[in-house]
Amino acid sequence: MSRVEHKKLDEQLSRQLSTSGFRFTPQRQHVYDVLMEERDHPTAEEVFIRAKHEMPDISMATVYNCLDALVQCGMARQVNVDRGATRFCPNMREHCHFYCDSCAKVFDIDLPSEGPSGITLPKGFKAARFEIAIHGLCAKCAGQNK
Amino acid sequence: MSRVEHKKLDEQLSRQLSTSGFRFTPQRQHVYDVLMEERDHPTAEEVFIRAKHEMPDISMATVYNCLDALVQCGMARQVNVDRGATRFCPNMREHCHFYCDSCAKVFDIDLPSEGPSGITLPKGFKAARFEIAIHGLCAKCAGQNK
DNA sequence: GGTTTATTTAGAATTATTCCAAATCTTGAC
DNA sequence: GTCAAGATTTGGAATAATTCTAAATAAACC
Repeated sequence: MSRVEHKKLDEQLSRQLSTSGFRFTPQRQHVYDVLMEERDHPTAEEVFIRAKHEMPDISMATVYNCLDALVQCGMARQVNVDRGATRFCPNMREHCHFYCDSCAKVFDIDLPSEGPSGITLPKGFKAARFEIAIHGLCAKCAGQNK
Repeated sequence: MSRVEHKKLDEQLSRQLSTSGFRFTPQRQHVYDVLMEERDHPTAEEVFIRAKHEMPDISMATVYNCLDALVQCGMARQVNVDRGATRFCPNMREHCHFYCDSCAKVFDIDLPSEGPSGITLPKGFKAARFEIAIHGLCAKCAGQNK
């Protein structure tokens, strides 16, 4: 990522955080950077390990706090696909997740722009967002199990 | 549930279990009954508490084992909507879940028969099933927060 | 600069789930 | 029916994931 792009992201992060009543701190910035560096789906533990490289004194509690703040201010998504640890995803484009039941990897899958259609909620229910998770085998695992 | 209906369900359960290579045990039967009694979305812990009423010696490990067997043989679904404990759902009709962000209750929402359309998986990926979770406020909580 | 409030920190506590080894049950072969 | 093999159950220990706590630090505001 270029320096300019990087700065742009930081500004967006700062804006989003303060809009939701959070402060823009070095830790939150760093956790966000770490998430953006590899656009995969790390657990809080994995984020912690990666974050420590550049910021050795950061604590696990802070990582959870930062991730929560990022999720709440709309800069990251929280992904729950199985019984294991919650994963975090910095991809805010409209997309859903493919979970490989064999290797447990999570993949982003683009979604046609409109939400799921034809679903009728009970009266009074207010939907804020939706999550689609597809389970199955990724290309690699599907190939091996043949 | 009438005695006849009950027997029918047991037979179906027995069949499904053995098809997947599992044995039909009193514990599995009871855990299934407990799930069917209140068609809500209990955690393993809640299932354990309910199961103990009629079967006081059942252990937590067995409850996990039974729930896993039920999920694997297609008699229950595993529901992961948030960071909390996994929930279990005996409703095998085509449906998705509404998760109330305020009271944390889970509701079943009927789904139009066809799966999510217009999603293109990468080459080689094999989808087995999909889960849709809608987040928002249930009628009760939406009313209060007004 | 001082006050207020949010954030960070380390570690303890809690919650959720899995693992283990011994006892028990099921099943199928004889 | 009896026996061996394998699956299941059990209680408890172990692990993993997350939250809580209280003190120290940092940011925002006047």
